[in-house]
Amino acid sequence: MARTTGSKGEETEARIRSCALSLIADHGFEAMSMRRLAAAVGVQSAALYRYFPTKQALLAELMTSHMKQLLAAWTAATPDNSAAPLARLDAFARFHIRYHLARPHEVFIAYMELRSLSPAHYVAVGTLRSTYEDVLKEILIDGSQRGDFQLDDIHVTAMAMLAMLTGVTTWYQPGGRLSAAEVEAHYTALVCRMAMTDFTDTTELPQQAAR
Amino acid sequence: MARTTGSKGEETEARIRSCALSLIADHGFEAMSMRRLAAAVGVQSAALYRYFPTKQALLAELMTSHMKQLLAAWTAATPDNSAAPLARLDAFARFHIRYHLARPHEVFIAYMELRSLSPAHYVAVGTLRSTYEDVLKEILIDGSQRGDFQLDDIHVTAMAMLAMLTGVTTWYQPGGRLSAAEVEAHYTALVCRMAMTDFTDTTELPQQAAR
Amino acid sequence: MARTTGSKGEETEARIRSCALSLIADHGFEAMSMRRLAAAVGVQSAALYRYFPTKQALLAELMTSHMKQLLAAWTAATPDNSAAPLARLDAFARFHIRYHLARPHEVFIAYMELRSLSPAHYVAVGTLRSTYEDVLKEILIDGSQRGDFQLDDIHVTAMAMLAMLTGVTTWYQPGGRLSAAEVEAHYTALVCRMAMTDFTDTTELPQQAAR
Amino acid sequence: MARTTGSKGEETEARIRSCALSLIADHGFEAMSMRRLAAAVGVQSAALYRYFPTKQALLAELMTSHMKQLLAAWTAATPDNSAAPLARLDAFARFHIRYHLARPHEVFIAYMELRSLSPAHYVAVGTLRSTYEDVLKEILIDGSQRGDFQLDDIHVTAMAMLAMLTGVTTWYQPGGRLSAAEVEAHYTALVCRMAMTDFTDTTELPQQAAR
DNA sequence: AATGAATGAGTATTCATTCAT
DNA sequence: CATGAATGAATACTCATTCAT
Repeated sequence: MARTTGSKGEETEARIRSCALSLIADHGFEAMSMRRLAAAVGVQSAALYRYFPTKQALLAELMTSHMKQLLAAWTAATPDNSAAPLARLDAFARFHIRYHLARPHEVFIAYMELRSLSPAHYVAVGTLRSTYEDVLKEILIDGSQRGDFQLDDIHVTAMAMLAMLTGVTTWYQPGGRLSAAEVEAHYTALVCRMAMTDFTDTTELPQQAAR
Repeated sequence: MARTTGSKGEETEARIRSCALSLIADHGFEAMSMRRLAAAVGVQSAALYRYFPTKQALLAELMTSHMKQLLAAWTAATPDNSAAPLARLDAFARFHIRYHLARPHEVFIAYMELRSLSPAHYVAVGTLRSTYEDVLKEILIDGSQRGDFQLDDIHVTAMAMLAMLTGVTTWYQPGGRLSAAEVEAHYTALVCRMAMTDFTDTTELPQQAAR
Repeated sequence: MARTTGSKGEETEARIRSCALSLIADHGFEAMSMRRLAAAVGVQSAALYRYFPTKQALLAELMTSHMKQLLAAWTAATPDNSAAPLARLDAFARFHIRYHLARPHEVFIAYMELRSLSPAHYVAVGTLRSTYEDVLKEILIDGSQRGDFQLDDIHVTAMAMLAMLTGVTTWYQPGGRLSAAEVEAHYTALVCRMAMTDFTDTTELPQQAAR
Repeated sequence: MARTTGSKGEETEARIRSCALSLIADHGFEAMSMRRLAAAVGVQSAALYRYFPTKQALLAELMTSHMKQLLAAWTAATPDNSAAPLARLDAFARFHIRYHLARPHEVFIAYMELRSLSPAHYVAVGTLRSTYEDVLKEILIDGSQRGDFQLDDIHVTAMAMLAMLTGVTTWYQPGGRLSAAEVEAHYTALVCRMAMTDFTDTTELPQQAAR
């Protein structure tokens, strides 16, 4: 009977990844020490270096693999690029909310620890991020061109939508007043409103100084 | 009259505050060392401790004083609570965007470093934050009651709006394609759309799993 | 069998212990810095923390292990509890003097650094100390009951004897006028005199105020 | 009316001295910081330096003035150098115990902080100490020469007596089982026994190893 | 595949002391 | 007589990382 090659090592690496996600999400990347990570994994710190050459490489790997999985999940989940823009926007919003609420650690890290990346890794992750942002922007552009959406500025609208959707992780608690499905529905409705309405702000407010 | 009018000390404290804001915003609170802060101020690290007893106290002071100034600025800027809900919402959005874009460091820290606060300070800052969130919620409630707004859920809408508005700091760069005024106008319009539209999502999408 | 038999580590720990004893005895616990200890051991300060989690833990370990060894040495050295009280007192005095003169560092620390112990460790060491004091008190009680000794107060006598015997370490220098054996004989004689004599102070001095 | 010159300063100096005695006795000289001392006195640390040029000078002053006062108190208290040796020994023991129990802080410091003195101050205090030890030794020599005392070794006996008497401060608590007067009586009796008895240790114990 | 031992640079904080006022 | 501001060196302790085994 053949050996289940490397099974021990693979399991250790998986444990390192998941413990690192928890610890970074809870305390931040800088505040997570390799010692504490090793202790959480149940291993000596030296052992971590068999799997990730540096602490920075560990972070980069967690972030890039998260971004790649996010993109892959979107591709897998939504084959129909020819659907109506509103249906596509609705699908994107629902996907984003669900994916975020299901992986709070990865998502939180991907948004909060960009600053901890080395320049090279920052660029790599930034590229993947832009690719994901482009998914939304393409939907918005399509909708604008077809006349389904009425948008002042594609970039601003996309950034606003993403910040809004991602922000759900800062306050949502499972078991609270609202179910995940309800939250998803509310946010999706808001996103669609942002794209469709022909509302124009007609107020002529005196532009008071913010300070 | 042995006083030196303390002018030297006051100036030093002001420099500590502003350097700390920059460093924390750039590298995170945990990653900012008191040594580097002292170097930025142009002083020995020991001197910092004449002004703030601990690193944690420094963070707490920066965050609470920011929140208090934010609330005071809103109170000062917007006396008219009897205006129409839409006008009030418009004013709030413009205020929020302006205040944020003018103080990117304070704002970023106030949102990102909550986790670095000790429990006691966390509660104090959290209370101030809720007070600010309530400003928006009251506008939304008022608008809903008067029938000007059509909202699925006050809390969700408020959190979504705040995350969206605050998110501007993550991408806006002065001197870029858009002026601060343009960005303010775009975001304000989006906020108003979120509140007013009678749009309802009529798509009957198959609820695909996000994973 | 990836063990290096730990021989290196054991040796390092032993060196830490002995260097710490010297340094604490010479300069006091508070005045001994971990850096200087590391330098004496020939190691980086960080290495000390592989063996003792804190400076306080190091002190506690040195003191408790000393007290335990002292008790074990007494038990091993003096099996005969049924001997005559005077013989037992003589044996105790000789044992105490010898043990002290052979381990001046440990003994000095055990008596001088009680105040540097944390409350919990203080209690632990205090208990061991009482156990040792009880050894002497039992001899004195036995002698009193048999009528061999004439004592005003067991506790006072025991404390006086111990302070006297232990005090030898504050002035005795090997290679001086007296050999260790002579010192031992002198002190032992004094202790026996304190227990046996039927002398009573008959002076009727005017009790002059000490100040 | 003339100014009560320097009255403020004298009071401050007195407070510095007494606070320093407490703090050093409680935590040790090294562990007492000038900052804490200043706080206890109710003054800024810089003010301390108007009275004592360095921390070391403060310790030296406290210790030498204590030794000088001890010697002066003995001289004042005991004019009669022609009394019988036993009466003089009794007087010395009673004086020593009383003086110690009345000034636990000074006494404790004088014995415990010798090691914290700089070489020069160490010599100065050591000289004063020897002078005090000589008081006792002269009594013992006188008694030996007159045949009232039977002593194996003057130096050993004197050191043993002093360690024994001084040791009272390590366990005596006012308000405990024994009054200060009782403790004084017990210790004095023990000292006199040590000098007078013609007891000789006749035990022929096998000289067991202490370890 | 993992360990035990160690390093050298770093952490926040405290120290005794100085000095212009 | 005393202060407020500051220093430079030290404190105990932790860090990411290395390496022989």
